[in-house]
Amino acid sequence: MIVKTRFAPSPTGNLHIGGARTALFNYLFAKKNKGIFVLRIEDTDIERSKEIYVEDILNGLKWLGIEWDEGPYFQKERMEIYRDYAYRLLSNGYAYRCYCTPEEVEEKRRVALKEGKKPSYDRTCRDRKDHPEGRPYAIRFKAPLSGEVIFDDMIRGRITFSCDELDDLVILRSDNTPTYNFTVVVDDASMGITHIIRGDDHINNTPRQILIYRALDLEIPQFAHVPLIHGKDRTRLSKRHGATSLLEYRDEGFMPEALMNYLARLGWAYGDQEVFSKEELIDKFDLSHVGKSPSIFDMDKLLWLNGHYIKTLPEDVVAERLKPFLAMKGITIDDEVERKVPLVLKPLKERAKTLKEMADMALFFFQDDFPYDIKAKDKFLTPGNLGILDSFLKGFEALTSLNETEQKRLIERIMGEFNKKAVDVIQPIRVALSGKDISPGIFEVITILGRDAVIKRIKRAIDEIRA
RNA sequence: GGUCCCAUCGUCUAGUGGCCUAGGACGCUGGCCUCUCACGCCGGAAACGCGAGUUCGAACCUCGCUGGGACCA
Repeated sequence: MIVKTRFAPSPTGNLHIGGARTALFNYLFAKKNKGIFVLRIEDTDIERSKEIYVEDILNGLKWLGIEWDEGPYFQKERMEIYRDYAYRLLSNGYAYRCYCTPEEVEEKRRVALKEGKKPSYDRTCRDRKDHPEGRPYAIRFKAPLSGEVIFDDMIRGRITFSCDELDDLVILRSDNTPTYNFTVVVDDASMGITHIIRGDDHINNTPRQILIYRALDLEIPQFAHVPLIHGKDRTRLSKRHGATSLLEYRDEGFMPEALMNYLARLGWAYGDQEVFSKEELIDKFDLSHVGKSPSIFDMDKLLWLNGHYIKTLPEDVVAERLKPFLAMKGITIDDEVERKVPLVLKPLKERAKTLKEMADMALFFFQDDFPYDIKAKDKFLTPGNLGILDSFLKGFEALTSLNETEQKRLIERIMGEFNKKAVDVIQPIRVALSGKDISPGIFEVITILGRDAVIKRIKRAIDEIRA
């Protein structure tokens, strides 16, 4: 049997972290088992479904590195299939026409609730024999009146539901539109899905769906309910917890490798291992090591992983991804910038946790007229340091070579001249060259900037002090 | 409120009756390295929700309680 999994989001919102992880687990499980991963868009809710969300979901998955083998299928295009199946159930006696109006149903619900009973549909039309002409009707599923539905969840183990908790749910509304629990079953069955890996918010739907599988005489797939991802307040992740779309992480300078790695390890573990490539995940992923309790999204750990990937991914890959962020900061990507980016990357990849942050740190390499950090300027670009800068400028202009040994010799000479420690000499120079009191090593900075820029910036700093 | 699910450091987790005086990672923290900041390295604090039971022995099995979550209303 060939394994087939699916990710079936509703385009009523962006692809968020939780959805992305569900998609990832389905993808990994399929790939691990040499199976097929299907993408299906559940857009039957025409009111709330939006094309921009479809785009967001597709682009989010692509960016993360999840490719689907089939689809995307759209439920909107499959309406006829659902109606066929609904009438099939009607004709074989597993469903019935319900003529109760929504108002009547609502009223019954209210009464039941008031009497302290369960607010489920009272099955008025279940055994109705007449078929009033011209009156609209919904089609309801005829749920068993007694017994239990039992299934073995691949993550939770055996789960049991008593049938008297299940009412006769509508499968086709009076306006001829199918309902969620019905379309899912029809789609999963007709697409040959063998393993349904989804959020555990669907556990309660599972017994109803199993009953429909049975009524339709379809093979019941394996279920695996993954715990949800919670925010810091331990409730279901939603808009108020920050990023609503996976693509926002891309725009904040996260690497897809980091996000995939993080998402996989959130709720799943493989011994003590923390870092996984996509290939490794496919090789090692398994449902039996997925935890049962909800996990909380931890930005700090994501940042750490992102920093790790910035450090370890091939430099040309990181450089390529950094450029858009530089452009966003107003840097024109010309030949000079192209040449410098790989040089700049070396010292910065040890320091930056995101590409956005790296672009910020890289900015001064590309512009001579950067603004000074106020605190750094007040502290180091002082009249007292004028001598140091002046001496450095003179010495630097006289250098015949820019190699590090020469630079060191110069700094040491100035240290002797003013009887200062290295830090006291270097900090003013650092601020003069970068505008900040924090930067990569001063010799790296000087080497990357080159002779002209260094001279220009030292002169500018001297002018700044004198002004 | 009903149903279902869950429960190890702040967080992600390892752990499936003796290997656990509970391991790793992020974060926090002390130190080393050092021209600043990082990186890296060495160290530290930090958890089995509670109560019964089963057992020679329980983080691991059973029950209850408590707490949390999801769904439905």
